[in-house]
Amino acid sequence: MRDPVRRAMEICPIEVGVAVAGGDWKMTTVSKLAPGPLRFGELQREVGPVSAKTLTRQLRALETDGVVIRTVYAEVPPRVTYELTEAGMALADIADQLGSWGKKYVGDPADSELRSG
Amino acid sequence: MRDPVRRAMEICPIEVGVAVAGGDWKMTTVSKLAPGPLRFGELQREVGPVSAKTLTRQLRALETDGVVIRTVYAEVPPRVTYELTEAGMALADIADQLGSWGKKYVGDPADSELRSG
DNA sequence: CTGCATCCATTAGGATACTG
DNA sequence: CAGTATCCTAATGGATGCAG
Repeated sequence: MRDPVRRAMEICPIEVGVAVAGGDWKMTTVSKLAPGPLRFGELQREVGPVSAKTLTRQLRALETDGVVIRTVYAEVPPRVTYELTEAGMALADIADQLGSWGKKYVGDPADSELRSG
Repeated sequence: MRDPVRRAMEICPIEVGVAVAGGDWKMTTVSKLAPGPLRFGELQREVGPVSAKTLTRQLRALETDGVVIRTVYAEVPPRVTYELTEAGMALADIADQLGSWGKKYVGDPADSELRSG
């Protein structure tokens, strides 16, 4: 388990979630993996303008935290797939709800009123 | 609207949510405000070991993004309260779900199995 | 009480070039 | 194809001290 997560455990469950799923691209990554396993390259294209380095690091963190499973196939050319654990699927639900919230936040015509009170 | 949010709008709704609600303490802050308005000091005690500076900045960002409303009372000693907008209340629901996820993530005895697949 | 100013250490994340 | 190595900048968040 990563240190930020361990520290968050001392504080509150919400911060645990933030420690695991916070940071750019993680929530989107988990959401994109919800329908099924994807290869690294596919995932990178789906997620958006994320650098390979950053996506790799986020995936490694998610793997360490038990959210995704990384599978390496001994083939040429190399193939690596990522899929969600059960915890990851539960997180994907929340990611999608955050997406719904974001969609409404951006697009709702009543937004100005919504945001001012 | 803050730049990170504007940038996220070009990408995907989930990243909009992350841009608005990501970062330490923001989700917890929103959750603590769900029952009703709180003063700055009350909020700081409720949220946890967050510095005044950081909490202030997060609250300003949340205010700019239309998630909380900041009210200053012309009194001595000064009194400032924070309360959620409608968008903030919707976000609080998601924060609580993330908290439930984190609680299960931390406490579920089947965690090791859950996290390994 | 609220919260700004300043300084500081750590981290996040992108760009580029390179490897098995 | 799926990364890793290196360098870089900007942002994050805490500590302390001061102010209205």
